[in-house]
Amino acid sequence: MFFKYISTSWGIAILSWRKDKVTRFILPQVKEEQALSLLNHVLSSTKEELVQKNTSPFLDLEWEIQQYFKGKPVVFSTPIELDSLPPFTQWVLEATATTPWGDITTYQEIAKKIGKPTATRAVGRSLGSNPVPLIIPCHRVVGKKSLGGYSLYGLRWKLLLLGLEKANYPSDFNVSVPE
DNA sequence: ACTCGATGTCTTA
DNA sequence: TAAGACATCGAGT
Repeated sequence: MFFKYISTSWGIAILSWRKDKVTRFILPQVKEEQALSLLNHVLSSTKEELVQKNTSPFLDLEWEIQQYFKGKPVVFSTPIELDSLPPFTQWVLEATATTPWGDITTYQEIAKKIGKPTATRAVGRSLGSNPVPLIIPCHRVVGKKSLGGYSLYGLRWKLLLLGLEKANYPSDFNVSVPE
């Protein structure tokens, strides 16, 4: 698997890929080492070799990511490698990908959309394993009466991304972030 | 405002 | 294959 650092106005992100498909994305960090250690963390169960490159086959996507962090409404169109994920997770992520910039949806709505209306909790669980945060906008999925979660990066990140998109959620939301 | 049961899927052993 | 985890929800108190 290959990876490349991407500098954005928010910090240094990482894009990784295999063959010609994107496999992972790491949200921007202050230092390269921090981003790399996050990548290693999410890959901890795999033994695949990791090779750094200076260029990627995804120029459009790199540009879109940089635009995103400048606050531009970006539509990501690059295909993502989801084949290795469990089917349910694929359905959840595909449904989530259709949520437009600046909009929000709920765990329940995603559950309905994939034909499993009572599987709302399972939806949250699957979103937690999204390999490409931002590109598949899992931060736009919230609970019915609360923000929900943002497992690896924490709720602060979810709020930052929603804030950047000027998304408005109901004012009675509990948006307090635990430290 | 808080607890608790039902819920579907995934991971690990 | 069984147990435990989980980014939910709604009803009951």
